[in-house]
Amino acid sequence: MAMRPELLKGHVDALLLAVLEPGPQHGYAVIESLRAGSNGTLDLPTGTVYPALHRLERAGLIGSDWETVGGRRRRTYHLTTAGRAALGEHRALWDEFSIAVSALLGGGTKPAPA
Amino acid sequence: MAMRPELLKGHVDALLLAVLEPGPQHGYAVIESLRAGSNGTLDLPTGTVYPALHRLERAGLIGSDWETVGGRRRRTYHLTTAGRAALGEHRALWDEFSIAVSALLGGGTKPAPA
DNA sequence: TCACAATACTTTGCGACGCTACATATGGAG
DNA sequence: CTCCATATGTAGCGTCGCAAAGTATTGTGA
Repeated sequence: MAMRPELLKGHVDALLLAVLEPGPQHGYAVIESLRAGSNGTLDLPTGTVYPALHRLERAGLIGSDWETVGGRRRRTYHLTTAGRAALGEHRALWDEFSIAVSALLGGGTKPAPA
Repeated sequence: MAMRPELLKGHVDALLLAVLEPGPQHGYAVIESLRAGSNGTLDLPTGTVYPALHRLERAGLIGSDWETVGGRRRRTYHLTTAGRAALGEHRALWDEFSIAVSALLGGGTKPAPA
C-alpha cells in the first residue's frame, strides 16, 4: 500500500495487463511482480487484484487455466488478443495522461524510463 | 473529457492546488487553466471541479473570496499554507507513482519534458 | 427585440472501483 | 503443533469523477 490513496483508480487494469504481457502468471505471482517491478511502491492487496483479474476475464482481455502445483491450486492467467490490444491503448492513454499531469504539476522531477 | 475513464481519481486535488499556486483564480478560470496547461488533454467538467474546490476548502487547503466583476459574481480561490504543504506532498506522491507505473508499463514512449 | 452563446456557479444522484476485513485451504519450518 | 508463506475468494464500504439539470448575467448576431 505504499501509495496512500487510491491514485490507482483506473490504472490497475493497465498494470495487470502489462505484467501478464511477458507470459502467463497466477494471481499471487502477479501481486509479487507488481511489487518487484515497481521497486516496492505498488503493493496491491488481494482484495484489489483478484476482483480486478475476474473483471478482466469477464471483459475477455485475459483467460485463465486452473492447475495444481505441489498440492496447491492456482489459477494461471494469460493475455488474449483483445487484451494485447487493450494494453496498447492503455499505454497510449497513460503517456498522454502522465505528460499532462507532469506538465501541470510543474517543477517535479521527470520519470527516467529505461 | 479527452481522458476516457476517470483516470484522474485521486489526482484532481493535486492538479487544482498546482493551478492555484502561481496566484488566485476563480473556478471557471481554473478549468480553463487546466485545459490550457495540459494542451487540451485535461478538460474537466464543472461537475468535477466545483465540488472538488468545495472539498479542498472544507479541508482547509484553499480559501475563497466572493467578488463581482462586470455584474458577474465569482468566487476566487487561493492556496492556504496547508494547501502549499499538501501540494508538495502530492508532487512527491505523483513522482513516485508515475515512475512506478511507467516502469511497469515498460516499453511505452517517454514523456516529453516541458 | 429575441435568441443564443459564453461566463459563472451549484447540486443531485449514479456508477465505478480500490480497499478493509474476513473466510478458506495447503505445505513447510520451527 | 503452531505459525507463516502460499494461494484464492467475497461482502460491504467509502470515495469521488461525472452526467445532467438548474440559476443568473453579459454580450452578440440576426
